[in-house]
Amino acid sequence: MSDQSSLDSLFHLVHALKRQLHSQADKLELGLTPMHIRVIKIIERKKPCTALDITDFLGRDKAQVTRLISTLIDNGLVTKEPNPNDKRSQYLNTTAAGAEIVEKIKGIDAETVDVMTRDINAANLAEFQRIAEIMTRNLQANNEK
Amino acid sequence: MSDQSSLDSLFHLVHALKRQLHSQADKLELGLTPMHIRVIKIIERKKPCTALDITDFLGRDKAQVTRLISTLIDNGLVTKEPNPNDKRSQYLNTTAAGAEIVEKIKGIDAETVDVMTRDINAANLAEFQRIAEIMTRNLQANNEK
DNA sequence: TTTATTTGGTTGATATTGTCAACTATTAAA
DNA sequence: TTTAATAGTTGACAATATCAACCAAATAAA
Repeated sequence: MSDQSSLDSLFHLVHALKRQLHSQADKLELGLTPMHIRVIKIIERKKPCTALDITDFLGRDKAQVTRLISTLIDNGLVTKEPNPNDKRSQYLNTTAAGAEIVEKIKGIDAETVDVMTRDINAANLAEFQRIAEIMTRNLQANNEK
Repeated sequence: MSDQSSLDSLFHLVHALKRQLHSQADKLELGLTPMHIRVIKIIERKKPCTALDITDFLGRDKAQVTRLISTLIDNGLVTKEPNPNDKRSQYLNTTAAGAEIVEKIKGIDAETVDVMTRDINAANLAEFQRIAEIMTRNLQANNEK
């Protein structure tokens, strides 16, 4: 299979999704970017959470993650405490304000998924997700060699 | 449907794809970025092509497209001639060197699609593409209101 | 037809995302 | 115990993206 149009479809989806995330972030009116939102969600989900957990989940550079975390801390949404198991590392937690915002984000996320998956039934959506995951693995395997 | 994991799957795919495109661009060793590659492909495909055709297809800001085109011209891959139908506009064409590079790109693209869609049969891939297009339309409709 | 508006494109400024390299401090391995 | 690996930070910078202001040409409205 070497059909250019499958790539184009995906590019268009990526771009539409990016815009959606950006307008989601604007809706919060907190000066947060889509990546900040992803990070605070991860912290809330797996707290206590280290910076490494985030770089692993996102597959991003540590430098970027450090900076994202530090703005969340500056905004009083996240705290950083010593990690008792490793003095190089810190545990990240959401503050009360942060947790509140994550709740709001969950609502907005659900809206996005609702909008995006309108007229797509659960079976098709599951299939889409399954294929997306295979593609991701295929690309990752290729990038690593 | 309000499943966070469908978004995460898509984010991961986006990121893996971005890296793939970047390494594709590096492989060409021409100092071109993934977006330059997308633009020259569009020009080759629908030449003669105006800047507006490109902004429409990509859904990007005119400013970005202007700059992408101008580096392609600086690199001798694309030419700009007056558009006989509209003096505000110019026709873009690939040069011989540009056309050659587009051929090379086609080969590399085909590889990417091959890698990405490994172990995914044609029917599943078509289904994936169909759903991606529905999602894109859903998001675009939402962004416009 | 003259004015007003829209359109195609350019330029400047700036935000977001992302990576690389160099570095510190701590931990683990030889 | 010297060495190497790991967690995180900082600086520099590339790639992508948008907004606003602007020019010149084209279209619509008066």
